Amino acid sequence: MPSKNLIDEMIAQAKISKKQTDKQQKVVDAAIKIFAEKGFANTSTSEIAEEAGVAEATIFRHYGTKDNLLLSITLPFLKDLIPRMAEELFSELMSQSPATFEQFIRGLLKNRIEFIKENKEIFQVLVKEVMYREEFKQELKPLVSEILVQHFIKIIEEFKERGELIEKASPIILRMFVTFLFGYITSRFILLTDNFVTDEEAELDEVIDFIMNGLKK
Amino acid sequence: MPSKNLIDEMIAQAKISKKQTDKQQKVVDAAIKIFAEKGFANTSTSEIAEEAGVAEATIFRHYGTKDNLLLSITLPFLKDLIPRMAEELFSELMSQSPATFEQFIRGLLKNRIEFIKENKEIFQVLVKEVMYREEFKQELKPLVSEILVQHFIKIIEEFKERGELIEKASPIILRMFVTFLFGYITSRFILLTDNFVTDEEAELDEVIDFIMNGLKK
Amino acid sequence: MPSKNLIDEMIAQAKISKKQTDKQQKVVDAAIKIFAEKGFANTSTSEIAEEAGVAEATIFRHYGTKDNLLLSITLPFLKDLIPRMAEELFSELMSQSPATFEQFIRGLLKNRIEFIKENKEIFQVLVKEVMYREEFKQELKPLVSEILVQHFIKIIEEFKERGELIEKASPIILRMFVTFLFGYITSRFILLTDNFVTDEEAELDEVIDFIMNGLKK
Amino acid sequence: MPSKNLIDEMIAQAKISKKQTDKQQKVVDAAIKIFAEKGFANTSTSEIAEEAGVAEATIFRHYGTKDNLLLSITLPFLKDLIPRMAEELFSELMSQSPATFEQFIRGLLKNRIEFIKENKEIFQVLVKEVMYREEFKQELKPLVSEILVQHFIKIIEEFKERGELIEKASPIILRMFVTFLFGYITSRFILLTDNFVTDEEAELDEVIDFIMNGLKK
DNA sequence: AATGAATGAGACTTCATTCAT
DNA sequence: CATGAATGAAGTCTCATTCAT
Repeated sequence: MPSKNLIDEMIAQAKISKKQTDKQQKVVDAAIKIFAEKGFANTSTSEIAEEAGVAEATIFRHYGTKDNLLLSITLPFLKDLIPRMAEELFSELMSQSPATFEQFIRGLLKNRIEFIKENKEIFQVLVKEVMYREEFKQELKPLVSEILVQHFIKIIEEFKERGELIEKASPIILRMFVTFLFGYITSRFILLTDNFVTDEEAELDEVIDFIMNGLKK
Repeated sequence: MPSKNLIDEMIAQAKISKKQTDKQQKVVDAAIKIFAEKGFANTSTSEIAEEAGVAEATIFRHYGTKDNLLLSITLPFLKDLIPRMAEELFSELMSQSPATFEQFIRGLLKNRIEFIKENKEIFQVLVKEVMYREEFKQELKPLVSEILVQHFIKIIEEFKERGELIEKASPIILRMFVTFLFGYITSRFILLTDNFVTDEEAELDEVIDFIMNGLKK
Repeated sequence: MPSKNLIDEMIAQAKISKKQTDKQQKVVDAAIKIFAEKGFANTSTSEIAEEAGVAEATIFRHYGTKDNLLLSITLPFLKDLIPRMAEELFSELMSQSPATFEQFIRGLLKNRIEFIKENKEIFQVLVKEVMYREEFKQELKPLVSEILVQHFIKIIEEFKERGELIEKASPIILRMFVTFLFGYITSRFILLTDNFVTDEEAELDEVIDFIMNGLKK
Repeated sequence: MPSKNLIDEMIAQAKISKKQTDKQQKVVDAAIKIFAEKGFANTSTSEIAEEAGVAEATIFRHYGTKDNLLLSITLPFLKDLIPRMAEELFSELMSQSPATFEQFIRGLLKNRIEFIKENKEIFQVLVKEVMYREEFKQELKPLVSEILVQHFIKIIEEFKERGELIEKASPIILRMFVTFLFGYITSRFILLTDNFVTDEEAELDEVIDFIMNGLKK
């Protein structure tokens, strides 16, 4: 299962298209780190420059504006890498033809949690900025509706046919599922910075059990 | 079930203790509105002053610093009103001795969703700033652990004894429940500003069904 | 020898002319204290109000402007009390018909040092502000030239006639004398706040000896 | 006898250590000029910027705070240049092995008065701020006690041995001498801005005569 | 490509002063 | 007389951005 670090991918991609320089890379690293920690608006370009060991002017030489630096960091993520990886992920997950919906979720979660762990910082930047920037929401919408919804609905339908899932409208099933996932991920990776989960496998069991069976005896 | 608007409560309380002036109230109103919309860091005091129809100096006369304005808006909320209302809520919910856990959740959700709807803006300010301010996290911790956890565990235990809930460690049950609720509320009131829920009762049924029975057939 | 505290005099005088109120007095006291300590420009009216236990507006009710408060404190001092006391002093000193110039200086110094000690704060305010305010210099000039010079020259001439003083132009004698006195007083009461002089009489002996005989063997 | 202008020295020194820019120099010049005239607290940074022909932000780029600008102007003076020049001065004065104490004083005064004349403004800034800033007093103390006292006591002792000075405790001799000098310099260069001394040599004669012989016939 | 210097715009904040009560 | 509230003007300082080298 490919869970390459997104920043590595970005570097790779950038190297092809734009010949990212050494200093440029340092700027991006520094920016992600500080944006994740303190948020975009609370971070000054001079701070980024210092953390990167670079002159402030260098940032503007490459990115023009501070806003554009943020977009240069986040947009490829949203527009390019996430969709591509989503495609890969789903085709991979389904090509293994998981026997049960539970197995499918387990594969999905394992993969995604690993992925988020590795890209925790850029992920934090994204989540935080989505709250303030209408543009990000707009960018996110098609991503969610086209990739996520599209694929998931198909999968849900398949498992419904197999008789594994309740007989409800697929969008409702999807929404409950996604809502829980969203709550799980944000509370774990955005709100609670300290890693409180020790046994990842046991945790996964509990999560899956809740999603599948709820809380009733 | 009392779901008084918090800002009204704040005004009431302030009138007793500190004789809030007319202009002061306008400042608070304007600040909440703009902070909620654009976030604390992206809002200038001159903007608040203009929106409030007040001189910028007036803000500082009453609140000293911009930071203190934020705290004056949010801290009473966290320290005072939320705990008090939580107490009221739980005692009320349990005094009605709900027949089933489902009934209990339904009462809780109805009450809280109404409450959040009415205080949407200040709620948004809180959630957004919790992400950036360690102080807020610190303020929130006892609130969550002492009020929420304490009460919930008791209730969960009671319904476990009645045989309505699965035989799992109560903290795990609580965590799954809260995680979903958190995801539900943030996605509904922070992320998606547009009200997409039309039939609140039907929505509630789906949510409860998911929490109780999960997705398995 | 009358060495009444100047502020007492001011109060007395004010009570006659302007019916100084209780609060007004508190303002003046506070202002003198803080001006002496931190200087006029570094003191805010709110600070004075707080120290005086009075509303800021009260200051302006009585003094109109901050500048005027300073002048109300200092000008009577310069225009009224100092001249009057100088007159008294000189007539008193000479009426005792001191046998020698040394005795005269001793009387003068004893009297003045006591006076300054008692009015240290207002004295500090004056000295500090003379540096920044041309108006004060202008106010001081006639005081110095008319009162001080006038009297002193007469006295110097008298003692020259008695053969006690060197045969130099009186203005030169005066200038040397005053220069030393000025240096002595400022260094003792403005620059070095901590009272380092323990034996006032012995100190006086040294000072007089220097003025009279210099440093040569 | 080297009586180089201190500001020139500062520039020279700065050029070696910190590459002072053209604009930076203009800021310093303007600041010294206005601080000397109106005092630190009565001078705004915008005023300095205008006088220097520089954007206000430029001041802060180089000096961070207004306070730091003052310190950057004055501290090198106190910590560095004055001590060094004092050393030079004393070694020079004594290497010429002045025949008499009078000759020594004459050399000293000539040198110092020239020095102060050339650095009148920065000198005024220093004297004015010493009154308000405890830090400055603290900075000045070792300067005075280690350089001035140390050297002077030695010299006084030497001339006492030669039988030229009265048989008094050297610290007392020193204090009288310094007190007069302090009075002389402050009254001449701080209080009375208009140059009233026309014949510098004749003036010097009078001063020395007073110090040596006092006022007695 | 990289940077040190410079800056306009605007941020937060202070302050002396006015006014209605 | 006294004051709490309010404010215009100005102050210090920050920041994203430009430019010459």
